[in-house]
Amino acid sequence: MQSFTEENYLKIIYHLAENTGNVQTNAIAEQMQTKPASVTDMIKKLAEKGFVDYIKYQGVTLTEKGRNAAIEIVRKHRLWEVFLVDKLNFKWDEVHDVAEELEHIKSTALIERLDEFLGFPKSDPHGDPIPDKNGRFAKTQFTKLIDLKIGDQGTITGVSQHSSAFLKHLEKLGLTLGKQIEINDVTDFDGSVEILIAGKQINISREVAKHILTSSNGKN
Amino acid sequence: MQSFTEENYLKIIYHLAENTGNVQTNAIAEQMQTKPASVTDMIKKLAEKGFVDYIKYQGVTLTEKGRNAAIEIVRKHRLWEVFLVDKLNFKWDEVHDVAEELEHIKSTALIERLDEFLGFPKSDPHGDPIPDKNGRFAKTQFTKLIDLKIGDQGTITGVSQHSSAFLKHLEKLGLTLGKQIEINDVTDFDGSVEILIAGKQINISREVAKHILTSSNGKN
DNA sequence: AATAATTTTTAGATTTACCTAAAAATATAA
DNA sequence: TTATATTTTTAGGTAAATCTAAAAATTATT
Repeated sequence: MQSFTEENYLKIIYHLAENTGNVQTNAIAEQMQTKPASVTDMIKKLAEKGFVDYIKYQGVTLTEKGRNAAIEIVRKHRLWEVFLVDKLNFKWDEVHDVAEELEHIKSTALIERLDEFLGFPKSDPHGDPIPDKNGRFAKTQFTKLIDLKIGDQGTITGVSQHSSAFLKHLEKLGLTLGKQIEINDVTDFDGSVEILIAGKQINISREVAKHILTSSNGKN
Repeated sequence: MQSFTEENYLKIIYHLAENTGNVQTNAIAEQMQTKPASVTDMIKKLAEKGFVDYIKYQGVTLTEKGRNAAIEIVRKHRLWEVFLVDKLNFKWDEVHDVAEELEHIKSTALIERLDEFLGFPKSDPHGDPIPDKNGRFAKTQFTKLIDLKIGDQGTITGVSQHSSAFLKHLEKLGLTLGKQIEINDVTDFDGSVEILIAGKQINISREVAKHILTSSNGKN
């Protein structure tokens, strides 16, 4: 199969392609914490192996084969996160780095049995959907908290940032998955948002609001 | 810390040193499925890093630091094997290769919580002792089945060979951990052993008998 | 003890993933 | 539309772990 490094490239290209279409060399370099020249080398290799389509100076897109490989890695990553939180009592801000390693263990039997052991979970501790063994998963519908209007209600269903610092901050504010919130006000001065959560009113920065995903129930 | 490959060298040197004292280049090469020249290179590196004592042409021994590192890897390997068998319903002949990968995941928190989740097991599915988090474990007392005398009774407590083929064979013969056996006869012709197990008499080859470990209760 | 056989090491290459520095292509601005 | 800035690629090189072939040291044999 693919090497550890190739797998990381595929995963990162996959995530970058979720947002933009064509994925650029510099964007990959930044995510991989490496230099653009190294990315060019690796892209050529991945293209030769049929994982990506590549036109010089135009960036890359995943092939069917590349996307399948990437989704398999995402599936492993998210299942291991569930294991760490549900079975080993890790907090949601502690699992990312360990899952980054576990996702590269190569055994189909292992991941299928892990899936079963966990009860075939549909989403991970951050609310991200877990692909099934055929790579299928529901495209999650969400509205960023920052895009809700005054008076809107919603439930927190995910986050778009997995850093420990961010997640710990949310935890402290009580902004965890499943919580009901309502938008009370948006501050003109700094764009911060006043929300009502568990009967209490709190203020969150625009930066935080951008990375909280909700399923909005629409107007109050 | 150490690389994946360095860890494998340390583990193999540790296991080879259990039997013999000084570990030889060729022996390591065979276990690592590599060439002696490559082993010499790696040994020099491990010596520089303080994991082994090395005198040219004389083989290597682990330093305190090297032994501790090796024991930590063995601990991880055996805990993961318990996880695979106890929680994911793997058979004892299916776990070795996956555990070879899992043992290299670098997270102290992970392994400590896994240990707790499994109930601090003292031995793995093959009967090998699991070092605790301080690297301590009871030196197991055992007698090889081949060394038992006619009339001796014993309990199967381990195996000294982890290949899937060997373990499947034992499974088929009913020779699993915890089973009581008694030596009925030893065949002059080929050294095969007649044993009584679960009321039935079976014949096992000398080669099989060499790799079954027992706690003998002495004479009948 | 000299010769033969074995084991181990050295020397010089190879591969993978990375690097820096400079050149080439593309995009942006005057 | 030429000049400037940005992005991407090429060229040449490095470190880790491996290799083959040949040399050196050790061990075994006669």
